[in-house]
Amino acid sequence: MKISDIIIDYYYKNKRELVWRNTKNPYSIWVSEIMLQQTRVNQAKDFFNRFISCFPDVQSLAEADENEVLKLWQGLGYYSRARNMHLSAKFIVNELKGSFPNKYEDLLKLKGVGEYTAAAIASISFNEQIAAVDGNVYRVLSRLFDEHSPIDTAKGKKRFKELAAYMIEEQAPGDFNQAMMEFGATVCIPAKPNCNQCPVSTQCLALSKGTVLQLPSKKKALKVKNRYLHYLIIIDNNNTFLQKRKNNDIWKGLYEFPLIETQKQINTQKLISGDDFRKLFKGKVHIEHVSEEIKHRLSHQMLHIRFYKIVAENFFEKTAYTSISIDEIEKYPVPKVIDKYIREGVLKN
DNA sequence: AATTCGGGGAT
DNA sequence: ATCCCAGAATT
Repeated sequence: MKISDIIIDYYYKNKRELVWRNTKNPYSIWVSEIMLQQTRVNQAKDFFNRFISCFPDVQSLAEADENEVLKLWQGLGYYSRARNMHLSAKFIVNELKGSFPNKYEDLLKLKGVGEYTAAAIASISFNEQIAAVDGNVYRVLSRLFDEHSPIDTAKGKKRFKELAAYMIEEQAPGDFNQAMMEFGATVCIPAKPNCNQCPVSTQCLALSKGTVLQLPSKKKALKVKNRYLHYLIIIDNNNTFLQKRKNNDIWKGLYEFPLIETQKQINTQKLISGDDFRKLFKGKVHIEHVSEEIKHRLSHQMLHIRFYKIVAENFFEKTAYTSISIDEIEKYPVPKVIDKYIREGVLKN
């Protein structure tokens, strides 16, 4: 029996029940695949259900307001996924007259859809024979074939794409792709792989050579930068101030309180005597409360965040920010760390 | 080719 | 603490 047949067979017998596996509707598959980019199945589940019930088809998504879309994405991370999906939905409705792209090459043209996602949608929804190679598949293939090409280089990626194309099953490409990923997510996992219950362990070259835990191989390690964010929660009767993040930086499109960012750790005295702070206020400023420093870790950044609750009497640069009523803040998409802080009740007292 | 985009869970 | 996740876009 071929390895691919065994893995597909194992998939049919052991697969998890996931709602997006009950459909081949390309819109639903698209939403699920975008959400699952760099995101675990368990984290995406609830977001998928909420998103689909709010935007059941590509038309409803195309007609939505961007803030609405981002609000549904709030907490899931990588917000460009939501913005690009919104753009692509409008493209499909307005330029393609609502007909969803139905092959790999056309799916690739959608913003936010790369080689992996195009292959996943094409194979699952349209039965196209093309391998979807994600992080799970890199790991499975590298171990099965004891292939040490680094997965974070163009050459290595090409090598694994070849291996996957070699293995893919003609009759059920969507099932093959999902079977490989499911296998990588549940059996051939990074640490402590379940080689004892693996249905293809006897054919796994890495297992026989003892290299399982060294694979997949990677070239570079990521380094983390420190950033120091000071958020000013301005209390102006029942209002406060927000701004929308616009630069190509974290959280683009989301809202935040007026921000002062510093290069180093800095205490409150130093902050309020600095230029960035003083140009926002005139005269003496009363700070009601300063939060502890909150450490919020992203993939490439360690954020050190402090919130300052300030009564607005002397707040000067009001026009640079959006004034909103405190009650309506929950309508705005905000970063997880800000949402969490708000929920602790700072604005209510 | 290298960097950047979140957040959560496992180890 | 470190890794890595059904990756893609930008530089």
